[in-house]
Order: sequence, then C-alpha cells, then structure tokens
Amino acid sequence: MKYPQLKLDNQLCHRLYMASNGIARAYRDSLNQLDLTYPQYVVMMALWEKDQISIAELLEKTAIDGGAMTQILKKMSDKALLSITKDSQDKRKRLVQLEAKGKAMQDQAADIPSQIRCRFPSVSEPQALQLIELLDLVNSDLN
Amino acid sequence: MKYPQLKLDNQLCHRLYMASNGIARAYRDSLNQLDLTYPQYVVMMALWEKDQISIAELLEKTAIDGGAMTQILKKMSDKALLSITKDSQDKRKRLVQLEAKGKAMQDQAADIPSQIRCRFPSVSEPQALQLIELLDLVNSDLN
DNA sequence: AAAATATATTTTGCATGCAAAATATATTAG
DNA sequence: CTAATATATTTTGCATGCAAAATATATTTT
Repeated sequence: MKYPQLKLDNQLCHRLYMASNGIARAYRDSLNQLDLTYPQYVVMMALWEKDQISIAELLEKTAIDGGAMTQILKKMSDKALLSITKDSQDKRKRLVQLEAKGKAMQDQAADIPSQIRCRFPSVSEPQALQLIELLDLVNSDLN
Repeated sequence: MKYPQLKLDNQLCHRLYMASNGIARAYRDSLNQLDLTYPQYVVMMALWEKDQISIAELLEKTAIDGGAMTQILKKMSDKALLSITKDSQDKRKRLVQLEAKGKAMQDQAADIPSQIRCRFPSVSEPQALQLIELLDLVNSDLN
C-alpha cells in the first residue's frame, strides 16, 4: 500500500460511519414497536423536551436535514403524533406541537435507552461518557 | 422533563449521528474534486488496499449496504474507475478490479486525509486515537 | 412605500441505507 | 443424480441526507 493514510483501518470517519449506522440499526427493533424511524424518534425526543417549537428550532436541536424534516413531520402528523400550526406572529414560521398520542408515547419510549445500552456490553459506562466528550469535540468543529 | 434518559443531550447515538453526517459533509469539497461520493471513496480505499476482490469481500471491508453497492459499483464502472468481471471458478461471484483511472486517482487522494484533519483543530492527535479505540469497542458489539 | 434583501419552509433530484423478495449458481442431502 | 438448501448478487420500495431552486412572508434600504 503506497499511502498508509489511505488505509481504511486508519480512517476515523469510517469507524464513525459504521458506528452510526450500526447503532441506528440497533434501535430498529425497539423503534419498530412504536412505529417510529430513528429520525422520527429524535424529533419525538426533541418535542418531549420542549413542545410548541418552530420547525427552525427543531432543525437546530435535531440536526436533521431541512428537506427531510418536511417529509418526516408530514408522516408524524399523519400518524397523529403531532400537529403543525402557523405562527400568528410570523406567518413564515410553523409551530410543531405534540398530540395526545405523541405525549403518551413517552412512557412507552422510556425503556428504550436502557434496551439499547444492553446491546453494547463491551463499552463501560466511563468509556461511554468519554466517547460522548470526544464526539462533542468533533461536533464543535462542525460549523 | 419526565425521563432524563430521553433527553437529546444524553444520547450517545445522536452525537454519533451528527458526527458521522458532519464528517461526511467535511469530505464533500475534497471529494467533489475527484468526482467521488463518500461511499465511492470508501470503495476506492478498499480497492487501493487490495485489488481484485469479490463484491462480498468489498461489502465486508466497507460495511456498505449490499443493495447500494450494486448501484455504486455501476456508477464507478461507468466512470471507468473500475471494472467488474465474473469469477470463472464460481459464477455466482463477481470480481472488482481497478482500471487505470482508478489506480491513478490514488495519488490525487493522498492529500485528502490531512485536508480533513485540518478541519478538526479541537481534536488533538491523542484524542483522535482514543476516539478510534472507543469506536472500535462500539463496533465490536455490532454483530 | 416600492424595491431589494433576508428569513422560514418546501420542493426537487440524486445518492445512499435498509429490509425483503427475486435471481442465479453451488453445494448438500437423500 | 435430483431435490432441497445455501451462497452471491441484484432488484424493489421506502426513508432519509444533501444541495440547490422555488415559495412565502418579513425586514431593510432607498
């Protein structure tokens, strides 16, 4: 191999790629029971934390793509998890709020984090915290 | 907030999601110059390491989805970066090999890793290595 | 106030990631 | 040897992620 820096084994990005896809896959069984995709679950978490927020705020908290968000919210609205209303102050904005079904789902979701945690026995709690710290560093350099 | 374990800020997976998407985005400028997408770049790295491998082996090394791989290889073949031939021993298999253009591209790509590295000034070299170690732990639990 | 500019959101077109079904070829069981 | 099963790859349908263009509404400039 001419350039060691091009070896797949030396690529941080490829490990991130595998880990990110793999963890999302690990969520699938749990989320299927709630009829949620992973990005939809992220939207739910954002709304459980703070309801009645604009789409722009939701985009910022979730880091989901704007174009995808439109579709995701449409599907979630169709499932009666949330509703979308125009902001009377600023008609460009739209506000997202949880519906009863969406609020109730929080209790069902409360077990998911520990279920997922069990699927990563090789990672100790201190290591998980360290990983979070390091990823925060990476993310701080992203715009 | 009823359940702290559902806070977005406490989700390792969400940080991975943001970091993985963000780094892939960081590659975009460099890869555009080579007319490569990120997964195509991963395929190139795999082939620069070991040419003449079956699609199954390529799937294993890259962790790219099988359905997507078919399309990716088709496009790369159209761009004359590689070619695909049937394995004469086992006609189910197909072998992927670099073409001249694909081989030559390695020199152009050699600078990419350091270009990307510069975009993450907050992450020191030891921290990057630690991150790799921790991600390897995570990935070891993914089947 | 009309024009230019900025902000919020949606739409469009393309490239995956993923699961499940379909194909083709090999290998194994009976 | 033929049927059943296993392996390699492709196809299909759906859900994003992404960039760029299009819309709608606000704000600022002149």
